Amino acid sequence: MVYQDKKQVDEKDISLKLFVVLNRAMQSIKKQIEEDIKRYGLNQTEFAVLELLYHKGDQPIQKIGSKVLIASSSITYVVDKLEKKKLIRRKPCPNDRRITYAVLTEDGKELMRTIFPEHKEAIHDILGGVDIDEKKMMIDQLKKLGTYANKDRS
Amino acid sequence: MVYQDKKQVDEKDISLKLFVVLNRAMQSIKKQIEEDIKRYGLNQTEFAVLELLYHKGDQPIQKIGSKVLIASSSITYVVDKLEKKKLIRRKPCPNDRRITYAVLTEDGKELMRTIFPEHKEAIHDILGGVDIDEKKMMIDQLKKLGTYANKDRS
DNA sequence: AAAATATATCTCGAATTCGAGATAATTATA
DNA sequence: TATAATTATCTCGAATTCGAGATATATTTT
Repeated sequence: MVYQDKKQVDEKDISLKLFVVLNRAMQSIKKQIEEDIKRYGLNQTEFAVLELLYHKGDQPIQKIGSKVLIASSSITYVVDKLEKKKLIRRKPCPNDRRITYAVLTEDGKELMRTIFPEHKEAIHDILGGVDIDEKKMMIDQLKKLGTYANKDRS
Repeated sequence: MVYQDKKQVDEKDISLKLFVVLNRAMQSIKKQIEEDIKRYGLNQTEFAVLELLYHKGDQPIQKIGSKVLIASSSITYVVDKLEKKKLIRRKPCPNDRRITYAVLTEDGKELMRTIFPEHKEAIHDILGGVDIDEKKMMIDQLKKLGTYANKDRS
């Protein structure tokens, strides 16, 4: 192929542009949200773990990894930190001795009851750049993007 | 306020959902792109720096930081790595002795000439989950989101 | 039942990023 | 001009994340 169809080239430029803009937007948003969470003495990963336990109840440590999307070695690290802060504790599974559950302590629950609504409010504020219909549209499109990206394209 | 307007609550849920979906999609996409770049023995930050120099020419090290969105200490680290790989070199600025330019070496240029088109193709493939019109729409919306997120909301 | 395979968690070292602060050079102010 | 403030880069130590591999337990296969 000596030359590429003009339209093809344009489309690739659009894709590249989308990636760049996605990156930028994400970084801005994450930075703001990180800022909010820092007020509670937590980082995003720690918060995500607490949020998971708060909404879904006790979880095997390994499940946490797949939901929060981090490597198993990283979970050990985060769970250690949260345990030191007395926000969660480890509880062995009686049926399967390989498994350890992460469980919110009373302190952890209390903290989440307080900060989760505030956090939700903060996210809503930070994402105020588009209206609700646009958000719904973006959710659909982002789901498609994410699902497709995970597919094997080789 | 004893209760919150139902609509308000829903809207906050949508915002939260958008954030979650955005995170997920981004992580999937980044992972795939990282994978592609790894084939060239680079990571995303290194690639971003090379790309910047390739498209915008020599840059003061500090400018690189603001474009690629990393801290000054991190740039020093990345520039060191790329210099060791002989893909860029440091060049002092004659007018302002505080400034050091990062400059693509011939090897660096050659590499980018080869891999940039491939990389662009890969991104296009990875982002195949939505069509071009949806991409254009997302670009606009993401720009709005990003700009707004950067605003001071305190 | 023994052997092989799979699963859950953890340890370790490496890579990457950050923030605080040091240093040197430049620009603005008194 | 001397002083103060700003700017560009770098150093250092800490935080976070990862992947490879270790260990213990459970499940599947022979």
